[in-house]
Amino acid sequence: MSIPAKKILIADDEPDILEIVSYNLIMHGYEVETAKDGDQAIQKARQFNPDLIILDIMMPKKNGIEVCKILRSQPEYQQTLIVFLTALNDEFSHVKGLEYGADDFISKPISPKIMVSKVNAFFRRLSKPEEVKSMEIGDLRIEPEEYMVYLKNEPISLAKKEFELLQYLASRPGRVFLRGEILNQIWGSDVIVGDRTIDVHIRKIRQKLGLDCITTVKGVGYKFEI
Amino acid sequence: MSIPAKKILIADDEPDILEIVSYNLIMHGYEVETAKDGDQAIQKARQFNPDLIILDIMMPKKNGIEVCKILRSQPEYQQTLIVFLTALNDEFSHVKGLEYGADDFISKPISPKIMVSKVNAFFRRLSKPEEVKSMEIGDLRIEPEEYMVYLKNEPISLAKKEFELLQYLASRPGRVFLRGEILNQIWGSDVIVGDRTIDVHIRKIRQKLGLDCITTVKGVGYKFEI
DNA sequence: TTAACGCTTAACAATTTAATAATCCACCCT
DNA sequence: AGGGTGGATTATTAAATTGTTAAGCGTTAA
Repeated sequence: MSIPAKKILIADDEPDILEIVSYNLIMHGYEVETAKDGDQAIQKARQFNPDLIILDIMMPKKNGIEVCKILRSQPEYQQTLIVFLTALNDEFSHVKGLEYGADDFISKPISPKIMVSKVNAFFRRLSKPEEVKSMEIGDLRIEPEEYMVYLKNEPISLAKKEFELLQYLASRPGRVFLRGEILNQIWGSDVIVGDRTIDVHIRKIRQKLGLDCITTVKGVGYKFEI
Repeated sequence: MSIPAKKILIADDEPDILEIVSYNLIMHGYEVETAKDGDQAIQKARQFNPDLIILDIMMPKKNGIEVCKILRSQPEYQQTLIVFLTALNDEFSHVKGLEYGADDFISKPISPKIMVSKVNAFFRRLSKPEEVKSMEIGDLRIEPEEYMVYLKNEPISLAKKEFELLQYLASRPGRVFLRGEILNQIWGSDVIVGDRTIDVHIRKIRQKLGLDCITTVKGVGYKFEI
């Protein structure tokens, strides 16, 4: 394997959690450093140069948000992924975190398995700049940067969810996407919406495009094809 | 093939909670067993073989962590999802739970709605993308990803059951599949349908393909061959 | 603040698929 | 040839899934 291991810095004041989580991340091929308070987090970030920083909100010395604020103010950390560990429903931290440039949040309590799968997801997301590539299938052109679709060069504007759904389906023409896959991808695994929601968005897309490019596979899902 | 309902075992010493939660889970299509203490949880786990076990921490006989420890020590429960019900901010239980292999935690008090959405999320996260490989037998190509069949490159769309049946038979050309095997595989062992049902689907496949590729072996079953 | 928009849901219609029942046919047997 | 057996076919009914419309609600824009 020639790809260098991703480096993760994780800061939390609870030693047991640090140990369990870092153990699991290491087992999955990541390089991990730990910090037990805010000051240490900043110091280790500088010497370790991580790809991802996981910060607990509540920490001695400096809390996670302060750490984030300090790091983000420096150019070399503009691109670094920073995610927070927050208590469930801690609205205040979410708001503050976003304000200072958090990339995501992980709710406590957190299991190692979920942590690993989230971390995998972050890096997957990062390493896929293809999501912002424009696509062209037949008369249809999808421009992620504009959130716009062109049919025979006529612009058609879709709402956010509509656009994402179309883009997702069109990412692999011909292949059937299961309803569950769609929910996972477009709505996320922790949001619960009914099945009709997908239908309605599909309908809106069909309607706006006026083009029969989404096929229903009953009992399975939907697929895009020209 | 219809997916068998996921089985959930929930253990809590509070009868009201058991009832409300299990009611809601059942309403969402899960199969639920309940236990009111640690010993019963272990016993029911053995006879019920659940996909997910929800354990309250505080229970008579054996507490949730002990139950988890005992189950995890046996190979057949290595893969089972185990989550704990914990009081908010119960760090000690979290750490202990993680140590003994908990997959996640749900904080009390819990609303049925959140419980259901969490449970959905668990299973979604678990469900791995099924391995699908396309097959090609003579002029016939079966594309599981598209839920499509091509005959001399002409696309033919089959209904869900038809497709699954054809795919199953074609998975081993020449071999005879007994009616019982087919029922088990395509319909599942818990669904009861008559023998004629298979005939009818076979007929539909023959009809749509217009190709004599399914041979009847009287008194035995069917086989696929070109 | 109002207006517009996007997302979700509910209710019901429409469609597709699955299952059953009834009938027909081919084959085997004595 | 006649009866029995298992399978094929067709028509019919039932069930499941999706499509459609409209309404509610929260958010954003004007």
